[in-house]
Amino acid sequence: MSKQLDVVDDGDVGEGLDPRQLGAYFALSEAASLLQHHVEQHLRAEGGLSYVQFQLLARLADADGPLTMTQLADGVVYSRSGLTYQAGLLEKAGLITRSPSPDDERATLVEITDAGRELFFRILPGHVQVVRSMLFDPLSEDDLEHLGDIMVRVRDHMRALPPRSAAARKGRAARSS
Amino acid sequence: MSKQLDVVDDGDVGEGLDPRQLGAYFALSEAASLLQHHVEQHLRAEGGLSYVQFQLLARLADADGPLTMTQLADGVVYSRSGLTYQAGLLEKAGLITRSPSPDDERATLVEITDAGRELFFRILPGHVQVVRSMLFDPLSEDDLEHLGDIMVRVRDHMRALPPRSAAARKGRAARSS
DNA sequence: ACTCGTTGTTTCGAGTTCGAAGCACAACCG
DNA sequence: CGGTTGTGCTTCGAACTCGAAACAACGAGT
Repeated sequence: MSKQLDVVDDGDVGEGLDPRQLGAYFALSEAASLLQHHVEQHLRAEGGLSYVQFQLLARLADADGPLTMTQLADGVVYSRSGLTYQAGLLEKAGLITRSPSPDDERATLVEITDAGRELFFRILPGHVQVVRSMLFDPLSEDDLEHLGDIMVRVRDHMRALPPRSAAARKGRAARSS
Repeated sequence: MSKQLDVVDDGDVGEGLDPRQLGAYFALSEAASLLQHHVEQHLRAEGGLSYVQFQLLARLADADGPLTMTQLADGVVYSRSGLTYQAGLLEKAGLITRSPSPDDERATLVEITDAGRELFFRILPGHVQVVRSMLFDPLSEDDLEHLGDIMVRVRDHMRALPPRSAAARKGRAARSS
């Protein structure tokens, strides 16, 4: 899988990825994809939840109180409308509640129900087991240390870099005050 | 993001993920997700391709001759029907051709066209640039070494573990009708 | 208080994914 | 040979995602 992809031989750009970078990139992509796919299968079979729904429940279970839609969406989904859809499903299933915020009439506060919490903690062990057996099984203590360190740095770098997709709502260029 | 998720206190299983594992898991997930999302945005803007389509072209450009649908799908998409759909789009765009195999009447051979190759190599540098700036920028030589080594091991482990989704077609409930 | 730009959320349409069912050919076995 | 099983691909329907546009409420400036 790397005959000509590793070298950009135009002599002009010279910006190709060297074979080690290529290998790391492909391996990372595929591993993440495999992991996600298997986790998804498991969650669906175990609790009838999609990965996204599970993540949302996790956030809500971990939070002290209710969260707004925007807070909840952050990092899980890349569009607000996607969250609206999923929240609708979760609400219909009785796992969360949505209610208008008293402070801000626009905001919707989302809170996990007892049923939601119960479901979440029921399937959590299995989820953890899947992650452990797929991801951490072949790793040593040292590997784990390195991986965590590296991925945290990469993630923070990525978070910082770009205006997330929700950048500008208008095509307006802001002017300095 | 880790108040009770890191400990499963049932006392029975005792199989929770410790905080470092949790951190590595979350960071990996989010980083992969961010990377994929940005790559996708770039590819769409640059060449009107989805990530999947780009991967398919990459495989075909890297291969010597034509590939069957099954060979092509492997590792890119988790369902055959998904590939049929994308191959249809790519064919309609004139980037690939599909033709029946002479050896096996059932098989469809997929081959990249000159236009497809040209498009691929036109957007490749930009793609590489995105990956470089998002993923490899914050990494040292040492990090790269570790990451590549770790991810390759993890990926191979994951590949080996389970019967991929295309497992058993059987469903021995062969019934009349 | 009024206006105008901003922000939080939802609605809508288009595109993409998967799994199950179906079709046609291949391969194996008596 | 003829039948049964297996394989490669496609069709179909359901579910999910995103982005653009719509809406309503907030808030700053006047």
